[in-house]
Amino acid sequence: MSVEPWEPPSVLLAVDLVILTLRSARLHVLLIERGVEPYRGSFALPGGFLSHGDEDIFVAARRELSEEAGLADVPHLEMLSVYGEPGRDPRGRVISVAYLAIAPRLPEPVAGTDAAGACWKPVEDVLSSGLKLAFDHRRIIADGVECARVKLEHSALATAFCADTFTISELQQVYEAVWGVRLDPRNFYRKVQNARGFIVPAGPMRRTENGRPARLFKPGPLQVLYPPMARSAQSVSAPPGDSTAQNPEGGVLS
Amino acid sequence: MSVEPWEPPSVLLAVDLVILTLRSARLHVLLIERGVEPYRGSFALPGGFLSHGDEDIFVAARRELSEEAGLADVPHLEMLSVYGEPGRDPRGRVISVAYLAIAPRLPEPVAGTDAAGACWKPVEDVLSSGLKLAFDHRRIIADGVECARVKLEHSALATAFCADTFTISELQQVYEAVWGVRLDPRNFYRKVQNARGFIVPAGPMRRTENGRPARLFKPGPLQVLYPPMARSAQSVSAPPGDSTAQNPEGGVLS
DNA sequence: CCAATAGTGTCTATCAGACAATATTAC
DNA sequence: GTAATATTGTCTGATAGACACTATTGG
Repeated sequence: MSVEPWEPPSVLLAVDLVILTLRSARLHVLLIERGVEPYRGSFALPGGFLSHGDEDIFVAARRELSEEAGLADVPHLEMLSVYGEPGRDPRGRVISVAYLAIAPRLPEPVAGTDAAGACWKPVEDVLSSGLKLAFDHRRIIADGVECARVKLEHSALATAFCADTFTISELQQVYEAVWGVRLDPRNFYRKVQNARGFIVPAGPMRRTENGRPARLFKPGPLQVLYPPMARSAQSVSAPPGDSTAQNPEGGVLS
Repeated sequence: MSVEPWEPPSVLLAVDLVILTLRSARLHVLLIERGVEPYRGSFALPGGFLSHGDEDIFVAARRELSEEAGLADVPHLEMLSVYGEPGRDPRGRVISVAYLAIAPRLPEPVAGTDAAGACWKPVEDVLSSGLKLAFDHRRIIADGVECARVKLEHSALATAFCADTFTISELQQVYEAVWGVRLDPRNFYRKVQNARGFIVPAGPMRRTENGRPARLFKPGPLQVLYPPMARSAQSVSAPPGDSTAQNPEGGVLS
């Protein structure tokens, strides 16, 4: 036993952002090409260290969202998990708090600001391909995507992917893209309508594109879907890169 | 703009444990009466700082589980969330990673080891009463309990509350205690049996207590319950202290 | 007219909850 | 026998998914 007063070790605290959006009916994540070591040339999640010792973590997440991604505001931002494995950052002991952000569809490729090399990448490509990713960011992205998939079932998160107003088929595209399945439009229509409070009509306006104009809706007050939107069924074409066991655990049966 | 090289701020990293178990058919959490400042005399979650700068967080959680709670092993230990609000610890900027642990029923009140003042407290009392809790630990406990409630629906977590083998009615008591509801034993019996792989028979043994002896079961390979155990129905007495929005977000309807 | 999408109605297998009935122990 | 719990069976209302059908636009 040492008699010297023991000092607890200190660590560096970082924030990383998994920002998801829909582009061309596919799920995308915002990545930044690193211009400095370590991992220069690799892609990484937007993020960084606390700006000062008193900065709140959530505030830091919003700051990075603005600085690195050029997004002043997003409809959804929540803590995802923490990554603190000792060897994950060659610069030292860095604990990273990951946040999941959802951006509405089709925000333009981001420009100006600090977000120079920022670009949207299809999640499918990022998770499956050999695209070089810095640190443990592939794992963080996988966790973020799985979190979004689960939350789509039980919460009104899907509306965060949509613009202020949206049609039911646009909402369906969110589910189809994030889950990687095809859903029956008629049953989907009935289901979201029966979850009263999930979406509410947004004015008598309609919109046109190809067929009969659709009613417009906006998010309602309902945040928790009960019963949930069942993700089980009609997988028309098994999408590649769907290996998303979020826990180090066993199989799914039924 | 300063030309001096900027140094990111460093923080102290702590681990806190929400250890839940069942005692007398009620949900309990393990608390420790603090003997030192700050918050001397208040109850707090077992936990502490990293022992050294290279310690893995999960390893630290297991170390604290052993040192402070006297539990060498638990059937379930997973990260819960992170708490890093600047003012949460008067000693400085402390980031705490909270873990949720589930202990099997009736581990004796813990003794020896470091776990001197450790004791099991009913969660209901802890969350509702004026029991003095250190730091933001009441909030952490509430988040942990809510996490357990949700996980009981969709995963095989309930078996972690039970001994190596258990009867179906013991498993039912877990659900009833954690959710604060009464369930129909006959429908519960059918439901867990139909979720094949959730629990499997453990030998032809039986056990006795009051009525007809019950079959013994042990946890099966199934980890994800689909369909989930619906928590909706027969709430006998609404359990207090259920305000657990871990993010600054909206309400629950339906 | 046709193509395409929006929206409604209907059928059926399945399931959750209510609850009767039977089985097996202790007393 | 009674009391108590375990286990099985049955009924009924609700629901998810399949899918026919109508509505409304553009061309």
